[in-house]
Amino acid sequence: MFSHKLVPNISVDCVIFGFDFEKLNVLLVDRELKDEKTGEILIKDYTLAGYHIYEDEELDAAAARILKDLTGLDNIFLEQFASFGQLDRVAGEKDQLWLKAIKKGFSERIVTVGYLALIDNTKVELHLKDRDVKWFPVSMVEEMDMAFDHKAIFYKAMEALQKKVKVEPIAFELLPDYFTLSQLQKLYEALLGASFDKRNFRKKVAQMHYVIPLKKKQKGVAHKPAQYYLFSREVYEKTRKGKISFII
Amino acid sequence: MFSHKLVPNISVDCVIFGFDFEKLNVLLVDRELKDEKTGEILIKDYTLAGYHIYEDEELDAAAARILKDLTGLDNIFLEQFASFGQLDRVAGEKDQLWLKAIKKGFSERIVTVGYLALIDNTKVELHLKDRDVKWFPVSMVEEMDMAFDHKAIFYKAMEALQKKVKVEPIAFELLPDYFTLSQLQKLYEALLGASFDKRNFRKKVAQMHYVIPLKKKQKGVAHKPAQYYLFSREVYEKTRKGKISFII
DNA sequence: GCAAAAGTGTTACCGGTACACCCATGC
DNA sequence: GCATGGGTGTACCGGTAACACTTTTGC
Repeated sequence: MFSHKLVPNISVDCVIFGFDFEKLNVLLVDRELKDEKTGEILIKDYTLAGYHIYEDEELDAAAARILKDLTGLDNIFLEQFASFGQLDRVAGEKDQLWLKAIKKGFSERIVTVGYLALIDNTKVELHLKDRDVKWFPVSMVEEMDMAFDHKAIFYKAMEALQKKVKVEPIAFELLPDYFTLSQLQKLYEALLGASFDKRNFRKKVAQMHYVIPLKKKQKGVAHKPAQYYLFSREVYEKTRKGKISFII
Repeated sequence: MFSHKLVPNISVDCVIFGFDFEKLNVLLVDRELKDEKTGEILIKDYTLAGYHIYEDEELDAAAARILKDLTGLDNIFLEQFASFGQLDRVAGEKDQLWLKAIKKGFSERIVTVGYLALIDNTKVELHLKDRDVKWFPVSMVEEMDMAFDHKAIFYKAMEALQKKVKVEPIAFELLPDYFTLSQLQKLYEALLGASFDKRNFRKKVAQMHYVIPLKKKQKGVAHKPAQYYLFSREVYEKTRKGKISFII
């Protein structure tokens, strides 16, 4: 399908978010380099999920490919949020060592297109075992050692996500098809780093006619079982408010 | 300063907006190609302001350079809004002809980073004379013939601008340092394609403590002279509302 | 029966919206 | 003095914010 000739100076990087009903997580890939002879560990840190694009591959397709490779998942929310081309983004000592070691002949000036991916955590757990890829709470990223400018890319992604979630119904991408209102509330709280009043939150949701209650209820929980809800994109598109205003 | 070696497959394109107190305009560059012998016009259309980046040039710097070349202006609001890498974005018949004619050896797969530029129209008029560059009302773009995927880029820029203006005080970038409230209102109306009630608009602005009335008044107008106002970014940064909420 | 989370209503306040007339200036 | 846009106040409504108790289930 692809030419399998990589573009040496253009890549995509995916910042993949997941929600475990408690906190927001990000999927990171181990990067490890050992000395060929001594076995000494030269590099041990984390990277975002990313790779160069193929010559005859669309940007979006490249991001989807990377996501599929890593998680086995298709049809994921995936959206460009920014591009990064700082001259020194690949200039770190470790990063230079790495680029030399992998011997792919990549350029020293690589522009990368950042993608935001939102995935339903419950769907992906199985696929990850034994891969050098793991979920980390977003709060932990600060103290982690990361490759290239991936920490900066991550922060930009967080920012973009927080902006977007206030204004578009993308939070649902992080939840399973059926979810409870408490889960939805916890998700918004995790995303925005705020906390909301339960009753007011529910009143607000009640006005979103595209969040639809189901007959189904929770089972096997040691408390009053919660009602399940469903997000209908179709209803959303039809009823989205055309309100034109500004809040600055 | 620069290596003057261009990166053959990475460019930036600036969508430059201006406001003439009546409507929103965009700055476009003439593209014309004549047959060397017959003088026949082979291509005649418009492009965004864009060019390839230099090998040792930051993306932001490249955008600023292009803007400076075209308008003579420095210190302009300039922000990335999206990147474009469709395989066929340079594949049009005219575009291929053009690329061949200019003989720069650019790649057939060019990824371009789109920048939004907002400029104060009153400052730029002088610099443009006799250049192959002109303001066009944004409403006119639809029916114009544009190079590459520049029409699509323009629409994305419009979208990004409209989203951003609702939520950040960037409209002021399109106005002179001193402006009247009617000018500000006209601008918001032009940007959002809506119309607002004058009194309500003014009440809203009155709550923005970073829009500060000056002693100065209009002069020489055939009606009650308007008060001038000033946008203070400093006050904005200090008083920006930390309100955490969402409207979807 | 107790622990744990689900679910529910009222009041007070504030911001948004709708709406019409007088004012200062140039010509 | 007239044409032109500048500038102002009030009443109603709807949305947001604050707040506490009852319900259903598993163990």
